Amino acid sequence: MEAALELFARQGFHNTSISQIAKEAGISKGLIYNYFDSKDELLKTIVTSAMDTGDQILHKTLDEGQDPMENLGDLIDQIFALIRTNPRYWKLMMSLSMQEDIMIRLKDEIDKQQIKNLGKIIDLLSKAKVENPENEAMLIAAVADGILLHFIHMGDKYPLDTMKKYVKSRFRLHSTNP
Amino acid sequence: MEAALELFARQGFHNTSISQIAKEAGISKGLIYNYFDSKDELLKTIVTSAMDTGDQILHKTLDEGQDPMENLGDLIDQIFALIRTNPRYWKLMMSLSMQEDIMIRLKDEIDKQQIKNLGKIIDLLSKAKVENPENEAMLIAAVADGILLHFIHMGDKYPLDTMKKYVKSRFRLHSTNP
Amino acid sequence: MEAALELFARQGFHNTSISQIAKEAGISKGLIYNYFDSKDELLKTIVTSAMDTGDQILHKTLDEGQDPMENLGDLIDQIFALIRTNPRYWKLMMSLSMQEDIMIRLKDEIDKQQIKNLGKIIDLLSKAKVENPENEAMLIAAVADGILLHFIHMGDKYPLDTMKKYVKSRFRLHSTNP
Amino acid sequence: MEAALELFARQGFHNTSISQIAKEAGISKGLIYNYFDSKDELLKTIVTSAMDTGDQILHKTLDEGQDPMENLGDLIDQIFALIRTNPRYWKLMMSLSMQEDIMIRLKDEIDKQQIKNLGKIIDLLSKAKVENPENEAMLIAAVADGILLHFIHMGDKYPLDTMKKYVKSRFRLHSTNP
DNA sequence: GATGAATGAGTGTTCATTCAT
DNA sequence: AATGAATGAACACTCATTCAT
Repeated sequence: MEAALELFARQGFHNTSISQIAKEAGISKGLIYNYFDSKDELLKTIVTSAMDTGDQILHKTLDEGQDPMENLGDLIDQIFALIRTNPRYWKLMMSLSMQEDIMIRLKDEIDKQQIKNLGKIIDLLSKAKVENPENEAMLIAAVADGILLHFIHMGDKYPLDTMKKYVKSRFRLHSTNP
Repeated sequence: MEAALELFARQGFHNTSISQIAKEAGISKGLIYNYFDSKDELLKTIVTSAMDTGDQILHKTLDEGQDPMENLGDLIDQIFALIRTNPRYWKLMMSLSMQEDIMIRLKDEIDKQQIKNLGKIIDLLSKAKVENPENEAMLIAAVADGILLHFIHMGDKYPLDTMKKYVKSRFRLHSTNP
Repeated sequence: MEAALELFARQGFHNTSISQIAKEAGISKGLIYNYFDSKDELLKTIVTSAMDTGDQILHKTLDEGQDPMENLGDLIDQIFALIRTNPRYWKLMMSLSMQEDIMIRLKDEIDKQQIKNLGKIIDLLSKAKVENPENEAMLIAAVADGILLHFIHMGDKYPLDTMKKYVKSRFRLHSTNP
Repeated sequence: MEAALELFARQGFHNTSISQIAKEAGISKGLIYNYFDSKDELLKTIVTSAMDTGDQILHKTLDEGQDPMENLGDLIDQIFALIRTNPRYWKLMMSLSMQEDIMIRLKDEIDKQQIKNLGKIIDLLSKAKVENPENEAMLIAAVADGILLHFIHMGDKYPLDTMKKYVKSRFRLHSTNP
């Protein structure tokens, strides 16, 4: 799964062969099929397992009875941390999200998660009495995904930390751990 | 080119076969090779020709001695118009930008254009004496790309016009043609 | 036919396309099919017409009531002259003679000619009371084809004239025009 | 390799498809590519491996301090034996030697071998104080290749043994194993 | 658990041939 | 007479998948 994630992210799903994955992982082609029924299932497993991990991390720190804007600041922190931690996964997700044929099989789960995240932000913004919480939430989501996109594209040349600070100041967000 | 753009955007480049393109276009496989030397060249022609068109439209209305923030407002309008006009092209561009092997051949041209666009925004923000024009420009670019991403993903369910108005009010931008 | 002969000889029949021939001849692909029903028929026409020409030249000077060994000497001269005059044609013939699928359609005519030529040589040798005229004739034919082969292979680097003289002295042949 | 040699010799390289080879060999197309990177590489392997075999056989019996004309007689014997043993290979070689595009990749190795063989004959003829050893050597080479050509063309109808004996008597050659 | 030889459907591409103009 | 756009079968090659070992 490590090797496959690496290669899928770098070369795309359709442009990565099982042989390459086997070589990268240092095992035989056949062995892959002992663990995954197909290349598709391998992809699905990678995506869902990474999604679960992200989900857990994201929602761990948010359940407290805190100031909603601080909560939102923490959420932004978590998102940036996730991006920085596992850029290959996000690159893969972005790449996959463009391919309808692949997404059909994963779309539901991914959509569910995105709606959940957006709902969470709307909720926090409402509690903080922000005007137009839906629009503001979609704007924040767009900013996050836009920055993710640029970071994926440019790699370490992108000033991720600077942008994080700038976004937080621009949207008046403060986190618990500054 | 129409058929290829449609399919590349929907299914990805590597996952679209020449046969499919020919069928979609209602011609034979062989005929495609009368016009394009290879699948790669077909892609390149699609991308560069669409890029040129976009480039022309984008920079047409910006050369006047106007208020810079109005200019920026117009630029945002143009970007949203482009997105709405040719969503398939933008979907393809997004998809391609994830695939390193493809991008190598196109990267330079695309990068050049993006840098030019970002430079234009920084320029306008500087003239308008906005603080941190670089950061603000990158934020605006992230917002634009994030919205594009969500629009691509959701299609007509995405409230593109609402978001355009919200972004412009949020970033205090006014356009010539309101 | 000129262009086709040139290209067939240089690149082989199967490796030469109708497009190439048309370009070399400075005409359109379609026009070729006004004159020849197929690529195969074009080949056949080239081969048989060149064969006829060679046949006429070869048997023109042999019908006189001369000394048979002088006749044979003249024949050898003619053969060497033919080789030198149209090496591309001979290269093509050699190349074709290796390909059974092509030869099936031409084999009969070519075989007929070769048998006729061999018969002529046997006839002359018999008249000259040479021992083993059949074997000697086949040896002479082998020498001629062997030299042709080497000339084709090496081109002008091959000492064709020197070999002609050497062969004639070695086989005690004298020609009318020394 | 067996199947490919058979078909290449019979039909020519360009006119033999991988599918045909696979069918002839009783395996699948794909499997061929487990062993050879390309059709070209398959050809190259066939040619060079057969060339090596021939080379070994040819030069095995010649290193002794024998009468040079007997050595030459033995060499002729070996050549005829090789021709008889593997006619398909020689047919292929002849066919290939006509195709410039193919030969470019193999020419050097084949030329090297031919020059080596010719040099060997010149050497032996010089030692035997034959006049014009270069011309005589080229004549012998032409005879050998001419006979090979006819044998290839006619197959078992060609009186190979008779010709061998005739050539040897005609060129005053005697071998160790008569 | 682990291998890799083997398969065959599918890919991008070529090319002889046709035909409306 | 002459063109070249159009076709489709065939080609070299790839790759997900299977399975005997």
